[in-house]
Amino acid sequence: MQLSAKYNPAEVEDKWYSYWIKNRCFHSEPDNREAYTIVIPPPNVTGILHMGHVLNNTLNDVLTRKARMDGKNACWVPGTDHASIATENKVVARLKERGIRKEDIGREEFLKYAWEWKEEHGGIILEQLRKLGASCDWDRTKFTMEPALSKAVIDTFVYFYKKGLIYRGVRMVNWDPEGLTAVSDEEVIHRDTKSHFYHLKYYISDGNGNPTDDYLVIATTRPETIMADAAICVNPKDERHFRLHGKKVLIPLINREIPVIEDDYVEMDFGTGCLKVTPAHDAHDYEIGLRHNLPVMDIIDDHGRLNENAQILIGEDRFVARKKIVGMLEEAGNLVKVEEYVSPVGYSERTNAVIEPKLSTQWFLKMEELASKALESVESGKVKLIPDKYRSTYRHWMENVHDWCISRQLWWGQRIPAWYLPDGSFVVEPDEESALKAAQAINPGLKAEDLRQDDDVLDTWFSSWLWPISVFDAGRPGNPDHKPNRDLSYYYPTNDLVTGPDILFFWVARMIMAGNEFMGDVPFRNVYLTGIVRDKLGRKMSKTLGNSPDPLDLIKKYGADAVRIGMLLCSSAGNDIFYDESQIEQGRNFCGKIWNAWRLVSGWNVDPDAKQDETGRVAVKWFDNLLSKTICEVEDHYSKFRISDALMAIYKLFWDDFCSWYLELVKPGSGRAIDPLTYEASVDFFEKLLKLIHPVMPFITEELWHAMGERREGETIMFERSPKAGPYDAAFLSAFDTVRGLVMGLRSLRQQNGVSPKDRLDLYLEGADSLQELFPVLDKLGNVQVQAGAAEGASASFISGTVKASVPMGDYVNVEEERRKLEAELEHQKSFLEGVRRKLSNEKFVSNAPEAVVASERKKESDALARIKAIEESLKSL
RNA sequence: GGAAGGUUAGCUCAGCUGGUUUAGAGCACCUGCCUUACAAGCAGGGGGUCACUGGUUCGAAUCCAGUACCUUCCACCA
Repeated sequence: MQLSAKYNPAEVEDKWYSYWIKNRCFHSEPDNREAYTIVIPPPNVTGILHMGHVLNNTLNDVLTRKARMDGKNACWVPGTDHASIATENKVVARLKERGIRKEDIGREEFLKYAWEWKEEHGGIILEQLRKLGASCDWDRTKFTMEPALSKAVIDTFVYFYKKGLIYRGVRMVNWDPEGLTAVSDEEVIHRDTKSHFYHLKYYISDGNGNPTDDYLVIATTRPETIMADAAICVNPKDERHFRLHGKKVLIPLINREIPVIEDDYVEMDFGTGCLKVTPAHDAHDYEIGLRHNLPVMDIIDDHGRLNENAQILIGEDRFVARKKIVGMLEEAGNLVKVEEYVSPVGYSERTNAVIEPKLSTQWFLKMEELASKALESVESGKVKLIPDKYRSTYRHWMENVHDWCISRQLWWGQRIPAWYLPDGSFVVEPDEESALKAAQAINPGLKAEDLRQDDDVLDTWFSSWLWPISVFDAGRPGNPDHKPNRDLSYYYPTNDLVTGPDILFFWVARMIMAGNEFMGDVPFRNVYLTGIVRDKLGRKMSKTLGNSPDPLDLIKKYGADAVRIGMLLCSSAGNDIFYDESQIEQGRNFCGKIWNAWRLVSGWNVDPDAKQDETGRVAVKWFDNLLSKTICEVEDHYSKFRISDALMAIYKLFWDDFCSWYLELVKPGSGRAIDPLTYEASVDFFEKLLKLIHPVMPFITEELWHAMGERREGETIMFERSPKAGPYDAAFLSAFDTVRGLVMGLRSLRQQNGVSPKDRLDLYLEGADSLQELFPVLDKLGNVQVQAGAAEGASASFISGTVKASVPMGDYVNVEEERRKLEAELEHQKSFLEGVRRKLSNEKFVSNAPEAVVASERKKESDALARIKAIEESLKSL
């Protein structure tokens, strides 16, 4: 088959992806082979592919394809995450464009829009993954909010509630008074904001609600909240305030009496050392309030206006109230001073309104027990983190875990299965029907319309933590008695998980918890944590910065294989990736190299009667050994998840060894034919190389594998076995390296002395008896006639390994420089030898160290000796 | 503020048990080549006192301590 002069990825990629789909090459069913399973970190259903996805999914695909070629039953389960916050935001924004507010249309109508959006946009990112070459089992595509998976989430909630791990509690939420909604911590942007620090006098009460002459001073940025104060707090060790202990003070303007309390939380050297405690409007104050049993008074309504609890300035906006109350305080003589002050203030990402901390009732899951088991899973090595530096981070988090707030004030998501009775009590049941029954058990007269379901939905992570279980058998989570179906028992636990370290806690840790709880086993064995993809300037790729290239454009421009290589080249585990388009260019160039190499080999004429010459025989022997050795290295890299090292080893084998040395050695001169033995060996090497490359570059390898020979419909390189390493002759390989060093030394000498590579030279070798077999290599690639003994007259000489070579070079040689170099090396060798000998004469070392280590030291000793001898002889002959 | 990690060539990174790596790779750079597979290429070359300071050792990029800077995660100071 004739190849086009240039590789055209676009054509090839579409062709083979359709071919793989048509032949259901990615599909997996349980059978009697060993399973290799990966579940995709489900991308947001509304998301579009960015460079982070490319990195992540390329790694997943490499691992999957490698396992498949190792003969395992590989199954990579794809799917998407409903991503409640992100998706709801998008739908809200879209409705806003049409002038619709979600509150106006109500929950049901809104959800219709949301599902519409999902149907329209939900498949995009999966479609994009296909362009990358992802070998996912698309028949198994799942969505975290599809009915079965949603039911699993609800069952899980009921399960934990009945187990006593889910409870209702009060928590500060970030309230957006403009959007009239609570927003998550991630949606709050902290910005340093100029404000004022108001120092206010609080007079000490005489005990009957009347002020005395004594007062204390507090510093606050929010004077409009003083009416909600529940106490003044000082540090118990603060001598300045000992006189206040047990006293009561009066809130300015409204003269309400509040106690002075003591708590370590107050820093003595910040502000005045007196803190006003306002439990309803500050998260820390709320905590202090709990510790000291303080009443909670809420004086700000949902729109950010003061309510009647405030007694004054009722109905005023919080910022207007702030201005007004400062005037009032000044007039009343309570304002001591005002300082300029810069402090971080939270703003809503959506509306840019200043966030108002607001108390609300939320649902929580107790984490202590789940976390300690999940910690044990990693500590014991049942789950390996790669790189393992994350173990300590993981431990720290698991040991300091707080209860998980699982309710979200949103509509897009699984609605909390709690139903409130008219009296305010509630029941938790998987559905409305059983909720009614449960409610009637409390109050037999109740009807369905008396019940009101909780308005909140569950945190998205509360569904994604079930992912490795629910994609196979959604009936299991929440129902430990449910017998796992065939898929779940075959594919669980999965093997590897590839994801970013930023969600180690949010997602990975929680999956381990769910796995332990519902399966009695961890969900995966290895967690490969990638780095974060950054641009050249080290900034995170983000949409707002606009510094993220569109991966699809890159695929169009360079081809999917090139993009995959580009990402892998610079991605050692756990290190951030500095994205640079030149790496993708490198990938594209590699495609070109592979393509052209096959163009060369496929263009050879074979002469059936030709005999293999010595050069061909030696070349084949060498590459066969090298291939085995490199396969061993590559396998070792894969086993340690050093994917970029594995790739680099393959890259160099193909480019530097196969193309630059092997093919150059065996290629017939122009107009000549090649012998059958060498030809067959070359084609065989090429096929093995393609198989080695396939996991990282699926498209071009499939194309060339088909170009190499007749294939039946449905045959694919991805079902071929990875090439296996045979035994290899290390001594022969090292001899070849010596010869290679000689050839390179020759080339260098020629270049420096202006001698053309075409001029044939005599090469004098000393100590080269063992290299005789490889002389044809020197002949062909060095263009020299090999002679024994020393060169006469002026010669340039050099050492490669223990072999000394010299070439007649006329007047060009700089003997002095040569001597200096050799003397320096001699000195180094001698001192090294001394050290090695000292070590070997140490009895403790010889008897305690492993045998292999001692052997390698002995080899070092003999090598150094030989080298010293060679150098000394060179020096003599100079 | 708490925790973890990092600092090696212009850039991105290897360097696993301290020594044959008197510091390696890829890219970029310089020089010479359109040599019929490949200029997206070939051949050759230059470039680093391994952040800094001390310590352990015959020997340190590698182990220990301190300093500086950077990154991430957590908590964010009334």
